[in-house]
Amino acid sequence: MSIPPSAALLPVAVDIVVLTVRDQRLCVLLVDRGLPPFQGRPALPGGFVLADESTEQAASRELVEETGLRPPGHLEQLRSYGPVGRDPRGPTLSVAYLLLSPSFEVPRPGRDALRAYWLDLEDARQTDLAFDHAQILADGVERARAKIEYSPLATAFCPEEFTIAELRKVYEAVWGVELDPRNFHRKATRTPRFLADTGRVTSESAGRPASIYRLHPDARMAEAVLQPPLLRPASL
Amino acid sequence: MSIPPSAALLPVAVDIVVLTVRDQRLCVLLVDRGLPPFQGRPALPGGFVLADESTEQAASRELVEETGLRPPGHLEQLRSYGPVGRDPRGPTLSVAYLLLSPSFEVPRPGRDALRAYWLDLEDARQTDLAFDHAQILADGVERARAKIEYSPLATAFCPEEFTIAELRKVYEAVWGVELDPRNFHRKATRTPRFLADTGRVTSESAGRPASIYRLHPDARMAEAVLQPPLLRPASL
DNA sequence: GTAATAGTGTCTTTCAGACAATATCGA
DNA sequence: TCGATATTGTCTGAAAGACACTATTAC
Repeated sequence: MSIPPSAALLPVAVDIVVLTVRDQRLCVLLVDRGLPPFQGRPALPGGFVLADESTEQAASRELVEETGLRPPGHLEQLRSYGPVGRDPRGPTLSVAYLLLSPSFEVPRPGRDALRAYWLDLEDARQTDLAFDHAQILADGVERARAKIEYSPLATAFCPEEFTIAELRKVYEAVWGVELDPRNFHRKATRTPRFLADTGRVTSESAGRPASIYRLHPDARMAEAVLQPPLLRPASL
Repeated sequence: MSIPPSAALLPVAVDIVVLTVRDQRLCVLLVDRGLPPFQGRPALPGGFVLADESTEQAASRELVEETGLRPPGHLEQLRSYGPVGRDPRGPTLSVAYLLLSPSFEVPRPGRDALRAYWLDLEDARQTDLAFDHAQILADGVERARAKIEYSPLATAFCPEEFTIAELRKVYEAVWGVELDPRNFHRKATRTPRFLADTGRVTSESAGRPASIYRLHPDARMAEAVLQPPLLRPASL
């Protein structure tokens, strides 16, 4: 009972698509590579899985090592890429993860990374990313766009407590659309098991104070619970 | 420029969830394993990726070798599993694929497989599958259930040409519900770019002959195009 | 008071679901 | 003719989108 010798032994990498919303724009966490291949080129944070390590552990470890960010949100596997033709060093399988994060944290470059920074998604799409990271990024963004429709995952971009307007701006940034504040308010607050009203209100706002909400205690981040969902406008 | 020596070198497996609809029931393709580990136990078809081979190629190859079925439908990656704690031989990463197939083909066991057979999903869920294949199967079924809502993928279970009633029975089998034939007919035929009427009708039916449809030429199997989608009843 | 933002109500259209009614076959 | 299945139509309720309107703050 052993693994057949014909089986290929492959290095396994993890790459993490970390998204956040800053200044009402969707941004991705990138690093400039300190080592070849693609030295100096921007890339998704990531690295190789070590012996006796899970891919989730590798993703968390690499994220801390390269960017100083400790995954605060929900880490979700996207899919795997490769192993053929994606790394000039030879066949490598990459397992990609998606992390949606509030934007408190300022990345600081660590080991193997010259720089670590948030980049506007529009700019990132113009950038020539290392490896097949442009494809991985596109898949991650599409997953995030689809998932906030029918899961409470949009709250992962917000701090613990937030207003309906803040939540709406998350949806607007991720989908790249403008939403009617009045209709959004109705849908968000009337969707069962999505939001919980703290009973408190904001103070520093320009107009009428907004009620402060948090994620409903019955909402489980990962699963699909929004019924009815908050659907993207058909224009997308 | 070389892969760091600390990187683990892992055997990479592929496992394929092949689903079909037989006798109005959702069935999965299983093999009884001819070799340890889990010798004699039912499992998803699959095997190890060889050198210089893509995981898609490995999936197709293993499917033919173990079951004699040549993928006719749409092969789609589910996600990866492992590498920790899923194979008694040691760390192994598995990339799982989903294939939706019409049920023409009769599997015949080949290399490493004692038997290859379609098993009713309900029975498969009672079965003690090898490795983590119960989880992979559950994920594959859930992906199929979700995907036929907003993609034309349900037609992958049908022959080239089919009637609305046949398509409805696919939805009923995959979702495990009964659908109103009249409402389903209206939704299926009025969804743009989903079905194309061949202009011909069935002859051997019991009642009024049914129009024969095929997938609309503009429909791309993989992408989400059904607008509006064919939603699952809320009871699910 | 005005400007600004929060939140509610109302109307129209679309669509899902229930189900009546009609159409077209075999026997 | 009847039984069976296909297909169309009609009604009702839910919800989305547009948007008038009210509420509550800072100034």
